[in-house]
Amino acid sequence: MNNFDLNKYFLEHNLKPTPQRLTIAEYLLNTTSHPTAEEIYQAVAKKLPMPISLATVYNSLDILVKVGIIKEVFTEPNKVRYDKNITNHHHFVNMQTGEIIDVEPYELLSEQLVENYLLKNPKQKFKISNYHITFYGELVE
Amino acid sequence: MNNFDLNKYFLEHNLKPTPQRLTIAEYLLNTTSHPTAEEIYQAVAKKLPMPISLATVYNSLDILVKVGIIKEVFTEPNKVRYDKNITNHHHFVNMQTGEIIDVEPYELLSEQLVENYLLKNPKQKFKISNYHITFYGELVE
DNA sequence: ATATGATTTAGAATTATTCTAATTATAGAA
DNA sequence: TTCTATAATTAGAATAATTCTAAATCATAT
Repeated sequence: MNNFDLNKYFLEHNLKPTPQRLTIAEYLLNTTSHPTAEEIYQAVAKKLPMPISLATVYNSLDILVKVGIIKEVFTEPNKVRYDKNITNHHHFVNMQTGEIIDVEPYELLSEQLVENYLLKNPKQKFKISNYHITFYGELVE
Repeated sequence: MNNFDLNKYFLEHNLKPTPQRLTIAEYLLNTTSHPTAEEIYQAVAKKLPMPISLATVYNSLDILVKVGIIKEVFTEPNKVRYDKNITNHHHFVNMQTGEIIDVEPYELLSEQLVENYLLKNPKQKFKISNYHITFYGELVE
């Protein structure tokens, strides 16, 4: 998704495409990492001609999550990370570096998985709307 | 696991079985909920004859996690919860109430799941040591 | 030009957690 | 037992991430 699309996307979702919001969204859409609000603040502050405040970063991120252009990721204690990948997917956490890598979902398995949990827990009937897998491990060459 | 076992367990793991630690561990082992440190602090303060400080709760929880008698759960932003269930298992988050319910693992599926991710991501070779699934949804009767 | 409402801002407040340095408790040696 | 070394606990300060507040600024429609 490039800058032009972004502008359009904002308007379609009744969000004012302010420089701050656009720059934050653009930054997220152009990284494969999963930055924290603080990291986004640092990066975006360098790009913008005007100063930006942390509060704006938090506000903007909340809005972008709400309209569904980004997602929050919880893999560590007391740290929220943001993810441009809004497709249904999962995460691998490299326990040596802390790096978080997107992993593709496997739809066939998804169905089995959800059905299995429904069967396995007959006392409580879950209506599962989505799920997220966090894998922990290390990378080997 | 009852109180007597707990005492023994502590000694076996070279942990002094202090009243604070025992009460914290006992509280966790007797709940099916997934309390925060603050909730544990409140509950344990009522049970103990002497005062207890929050720092002790945090210290004790860290130690209990380290020796493997409890686990940390990250399902919400900026909140760590603790779980007595140290068997490999997953969580269902009731999106209406915030309640967290343990769900059993399904070992056959586990193998498939891990293998699938290895296949699906050929560029980076993961060595997966464990994984955790968070289901989101609601309970229906 | 101007009013209205939305957005952004700096900084204060809040929440969860960790740190610090002093005090207290515990287990083993005398 | 009493003593001693070490470990555990404490209150409160410090820190980190986030949210709140109220004022200032901006964009847009009149």
